Amino acid sequence: MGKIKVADFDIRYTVESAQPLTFFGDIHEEGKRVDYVSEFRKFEVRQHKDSLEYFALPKISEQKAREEIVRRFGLNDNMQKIYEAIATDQFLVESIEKYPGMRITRNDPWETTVCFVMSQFNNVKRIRGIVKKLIEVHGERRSFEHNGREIVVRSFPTPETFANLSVKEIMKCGTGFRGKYIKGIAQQCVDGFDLYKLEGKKYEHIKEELMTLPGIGDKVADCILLMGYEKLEAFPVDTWIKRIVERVYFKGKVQSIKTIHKFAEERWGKDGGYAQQYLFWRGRSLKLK
DNA sequence: ACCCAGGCGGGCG
DNA sequence: CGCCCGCATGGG
Repeated sequence: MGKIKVADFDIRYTVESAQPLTFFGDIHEEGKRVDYVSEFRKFEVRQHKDSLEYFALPKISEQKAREEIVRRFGLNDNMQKIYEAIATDQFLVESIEKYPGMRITRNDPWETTVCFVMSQFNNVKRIRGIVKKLIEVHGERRSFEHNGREIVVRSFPTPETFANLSVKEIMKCGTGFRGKYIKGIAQQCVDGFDLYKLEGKKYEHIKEELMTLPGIGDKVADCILLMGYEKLEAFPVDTWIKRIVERVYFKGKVQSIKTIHKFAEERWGKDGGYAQQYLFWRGRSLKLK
């Protein structure tokens, strides 16, 4: 067990904000605790006001566990600076006031890819159900003992697993038409497309590569860049963001996706990802349509 | 019973 | 290009 002091962090807003941890983590205690599996290890993270308590099973060194938590939850992000940069107007000031401490999480590129391919033309609740079922049915099961109790973990299914399944088999987990995309992407990963080789490359390059994969367009690519490749400048433009930006910054006039990307880049630059996240949740809570 | 959900691919003009 | 349509599925 370890403990970390935190400021400008809210685990609930973070894990409930439709990031990969929302889709495959187990959220407990009204959002104050999240359990998730990474590399066959179960991590349990709980927030008490200004500190974070965490466990890793099977155990790893205190330092390793701490590094995982700090990285995963974006605890090194300087929120005061980021807030200063993205609070360009009243709407964003209110967004930040409403969801203080919401962070961008850092996730595995492959897992992030599957999660956001599942997100297209879908809703959060169902995405969650689908991803959890994929893990439950196709993840590798491992168990170990802790204090005389058996702990079971399941890995996120690998590209190899999906490549060896038929689309029909994948669709049994409720993926719908997205099943063929997962199969296609998995097949390409097995055939040499290396998602991990893209880590550390430039935003534009990664985006171009991701968009060659089936089922990954402009919006999904940006989500993967933001949460799977730590590209905090990524600004995913979905129907909500499009509406919100048009409404708040273009007097309600319809704009192209391209114009919206350009606007976001000029206004928020390298902090676009955080701006997007706050715009999105504020817009949704206001049901801005 | 509808209607919609953090899009994408394909076909058309 | 830009526009429009269909798409699997389950919850409201």
